[in-house]
Amino acid sequence: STQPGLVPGKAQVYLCNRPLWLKFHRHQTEMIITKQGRRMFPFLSFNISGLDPTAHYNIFVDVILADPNHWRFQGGKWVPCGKADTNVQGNRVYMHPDSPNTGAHWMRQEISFGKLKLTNNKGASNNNGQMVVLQSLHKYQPRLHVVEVNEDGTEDTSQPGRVQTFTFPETQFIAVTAYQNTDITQLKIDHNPFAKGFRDNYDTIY
Amino acid sequence: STQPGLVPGKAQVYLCNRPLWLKFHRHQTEMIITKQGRRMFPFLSFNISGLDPTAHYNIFVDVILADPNHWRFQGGKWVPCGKADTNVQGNRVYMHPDSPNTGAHWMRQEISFGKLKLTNNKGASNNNGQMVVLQSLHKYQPRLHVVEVNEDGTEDTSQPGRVQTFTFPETQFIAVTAYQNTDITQLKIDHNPFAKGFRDNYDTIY
DNA sequence: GATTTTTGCACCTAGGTGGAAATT
DNA sequence: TCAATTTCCACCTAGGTGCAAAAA
Repeated sequence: STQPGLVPGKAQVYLCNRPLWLKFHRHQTEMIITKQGRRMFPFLSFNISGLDPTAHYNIFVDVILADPNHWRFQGGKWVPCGKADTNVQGNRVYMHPDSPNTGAHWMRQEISFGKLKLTNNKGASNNNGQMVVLQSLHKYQPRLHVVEVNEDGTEDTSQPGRVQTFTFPETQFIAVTAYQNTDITQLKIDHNPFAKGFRDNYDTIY
Repeated sequence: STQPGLVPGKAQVYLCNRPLWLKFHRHQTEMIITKQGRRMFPFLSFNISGLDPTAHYNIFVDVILADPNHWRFQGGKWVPCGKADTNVQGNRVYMHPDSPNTGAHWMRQEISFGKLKLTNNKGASNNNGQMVVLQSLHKYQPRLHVVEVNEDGTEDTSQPGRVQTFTFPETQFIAVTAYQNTDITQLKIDHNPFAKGFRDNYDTIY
């Protein structure tokens, strides 16, 4: 914790698959939302350093509105179209399943949110907190939160500086019920192993 | 916690799939062990009551030798055959992945050990504690342990009565690298969904 | 009519079965 | 030769994809 250049108590976070996120971001990332919940692809995954190895932390992701607009895909482009629906509804927080845990645990390996699911079903908030409820055709920004907690896992809000929030603009996305931009569809097919069956050259290379 | 007939501080544990365990037990249950690890079938699953909802507990299974014999299947029967190999080696404890957690959590739903794996690979002890290392042709007895812990998850051995152990004789089994008793094989095929392909009437009923 | 959402589907990934043959 | 173990396999379960048609 006394490495040169590091502020004590200040965590460093790196987005693991940033090059892939950037490929999508160039075309305006879209994420499918469904009633039963759909995983993100790419999914959020981080490396973290600068924690106190013996302290305890909760680590979670939330998803907030990235701008005040309702969006529509028209003429091959995303264009703002009226105000965002800001009626608050449903859970938008996903606690990492390893929480709470020690700084040593969180720094040992990649912190991956591959099982986080996005839904448009407002009644899905109770599903073990595995679902984040979003509205279609709105733009969202995921955030990572690192919260130092007491040894019993409870939060101590009286002490300042125990909550750190990290935002990666390249992870912004528009929630959709069906892909709009065919460039995005092709990137999903090319990189998501579960979509391998849709690759043009599938029979050529396997 | 003031239900009639219940001793305060004393947990009650029920084996969930006891009728199935008994079907196997009548024929002397066998469990396959492999290098990469094999799940148990049936697997251990419990309902628990009588915990303090707000106290914290670790819940884990261990597997101990059920008798001092080496066993062999001869003439259609299991017969003792020399002494058990008692050289201590490898991990025989499987902590439930939800540990540590509150009494309320443990009592809310079935506590299932479906992902516990059995292996004969002594070097497999380090695999995230997911593997229990056993010796082939020895008879074993799984046990359930409920340990009240401090709020930070550490054990307090100075206080008595914070460890409770439960043993269900119908869950005894002999570890094997290949099934010996065809009655056991047939019970596995009939009841394990992953073995459905081996059912005689598979094409008739699907 | 046009847009958005839902449903059923073929096609994958990922991994748990016992059988049979090969190995020890 | 015999007993025990390992390896490879076809066949499942379980569930994550985008597509196309249907529904809203």
